[in-house]
Amino acid sequence: MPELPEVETVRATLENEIKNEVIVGIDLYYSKIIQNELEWFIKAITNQRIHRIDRMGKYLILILDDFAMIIHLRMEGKFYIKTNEEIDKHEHVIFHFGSGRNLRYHDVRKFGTISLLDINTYLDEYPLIQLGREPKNLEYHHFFEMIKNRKTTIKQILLDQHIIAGLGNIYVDETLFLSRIHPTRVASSITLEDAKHIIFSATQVLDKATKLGGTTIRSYTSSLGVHGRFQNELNVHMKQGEPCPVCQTEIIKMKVGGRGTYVCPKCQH
DNA sequence: CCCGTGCCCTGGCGGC
DNA sequence: TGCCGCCAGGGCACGG
Repeated sequence: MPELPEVETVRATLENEIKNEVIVGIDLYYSKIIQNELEWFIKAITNQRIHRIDRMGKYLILILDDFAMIIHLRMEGKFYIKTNEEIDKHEHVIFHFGSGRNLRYHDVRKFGTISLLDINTYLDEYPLIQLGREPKNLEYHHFFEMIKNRKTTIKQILLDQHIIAGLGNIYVDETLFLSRIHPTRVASSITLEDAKHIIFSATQVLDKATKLGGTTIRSYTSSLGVHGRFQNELNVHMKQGEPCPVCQTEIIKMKVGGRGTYVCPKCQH
């Protein structure tokens, strides 16, 4: 599942590959991906130039002449750049460029979303308006204030993009391992010092994973042919039955808030 | 406001 | 071998 490091890797590659391309046409094979009214979307996007690719949390943002295209890859969304190759059954949206190349949105689960918003107001509209800050920009006192009365688990808090943006299932597990905090801890039991450790660890994990091009595992292979290397750095995620790298205790897998969760039962409290 | 549940989807896997 | 049923999971709608 693409989280902040994987989305950032896609952003950087797209910036390199499709900046200044002009969208001259679009083919829709599964139109539920598009959140706007379809006729309007097709008309609006035609002849728009791609000026820049931004990212906020797990959202990709294509900056066009008059619009911002907001893309969420959800579980398995990925992009490919092709020319005349056959259409794959999982390619749902194809943007044709003036150069003859095309950008293809590929998504086995069909969970991803694409929406087109006015370039002048997109930051003040759904979905970006309600997005929390990324760990590196989130002051830990502020984080502490947001969660100190919450009755849900710390894992669910860290997955909540309204509170903190960019973490998904993999990096939450890794963040909590580094913080030595158990994922089932009730948020209201997190101390100011714990909050400081969590924000620090989350920042470290995301920075390191981004430098390595993200994590490439079975459930999220790669986009644009880019393979990440952070899977070699994972401490607990997908490591059930293996020894904890700190204390050698066996890593266990459990369910927290319906999510598969990996934890060292000795290190994390 | 807060929290839990179900939904969207389909490839892959366990069970028989 | 083949089929069935279930699971994964980000984010939202909905109900209590």
